[in-house]
Amino acid sequence: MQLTPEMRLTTQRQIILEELGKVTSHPTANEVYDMVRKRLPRIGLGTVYRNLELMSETGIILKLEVGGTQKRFDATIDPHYHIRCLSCGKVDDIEIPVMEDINKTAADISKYQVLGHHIEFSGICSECNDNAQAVN
Amino acid sequence: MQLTPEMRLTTQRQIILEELGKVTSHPTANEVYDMVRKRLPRIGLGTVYRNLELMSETGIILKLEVGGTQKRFDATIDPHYHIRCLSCGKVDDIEIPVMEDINKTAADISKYQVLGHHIEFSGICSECNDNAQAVN
DNA sequence: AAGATGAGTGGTAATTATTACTGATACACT
DNA sequence: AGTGTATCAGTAATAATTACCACTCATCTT
Repeated sequence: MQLTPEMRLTTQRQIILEELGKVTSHPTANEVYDMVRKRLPRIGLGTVYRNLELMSETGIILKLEVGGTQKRFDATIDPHYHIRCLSCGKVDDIEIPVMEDINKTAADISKYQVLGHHIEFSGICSECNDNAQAVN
Repeated sequence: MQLTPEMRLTTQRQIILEELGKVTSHPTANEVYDMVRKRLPRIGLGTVYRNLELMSETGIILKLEVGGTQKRFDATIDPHYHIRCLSCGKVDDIEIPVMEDINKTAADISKYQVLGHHIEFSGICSECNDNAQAVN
């Protein structure tokens, strides 16, 4: 979004960015759409997708390709890891120190040009755990 | 597939399993379908999906929820990490020692019941790198 | 200020991956 | 052989995402 000077900071982009910045929940495109629609009721879902994609390409937000069926987006771009609830699907940050060195390790043993890595933990979040208890 | 005794080892399941075992390429459901179809031309895509899902639930194969748009499947079930080519999308194993201990670390600092983790490296595979060179 | 240019938008259609449904098979057990 | 049920092939339906297109609106040019 800052890469090409022709790229405009439209109202839609500004609000998408603001709303994404308000939450720490790694919303899906549809969830961002719902959030943004409260302020811009006529915005199109395609606009949200297009701009989330664009912003992630230019690096001002993060696109999370975690498990589950939907992509998720994150306004926090400094490297960090995630944990996903296998029951409800939500994704939280997890404060494990980032291992910068394993990229080099990976580069040494593979034929790939290694560009990055991501760790995704999986488990059951406390809410889902509580719900499961309640049923028993 | 060995969990419930009612579950039959049909020809379809046997061949899906055999074909998946032959490759190390983490094929998508569609790729498995193509492989299997050479031996069982009349098999349905739904059957492939159904059985891959089933086998991953019972733990005899692994379902990889890596980046990209498709799920991938792996006959190697012992824990290991993966690297994905950002250019062509293929997924390879990467021989980095599995860190059993970080699950505990994660459990300590999060409210989740941590069940596992997966590391996905991303980069450019040697083939794509070569192709890029050729263009320049 | 008016017109041209082109990025961006909203609405909708199309695509892709996956799942669900359905009637037909085929095995297992009597 | 007859019945019950798992599984199948084929197809329809769903979900997420992307593509398309006519129109809007900044920005630039005269």
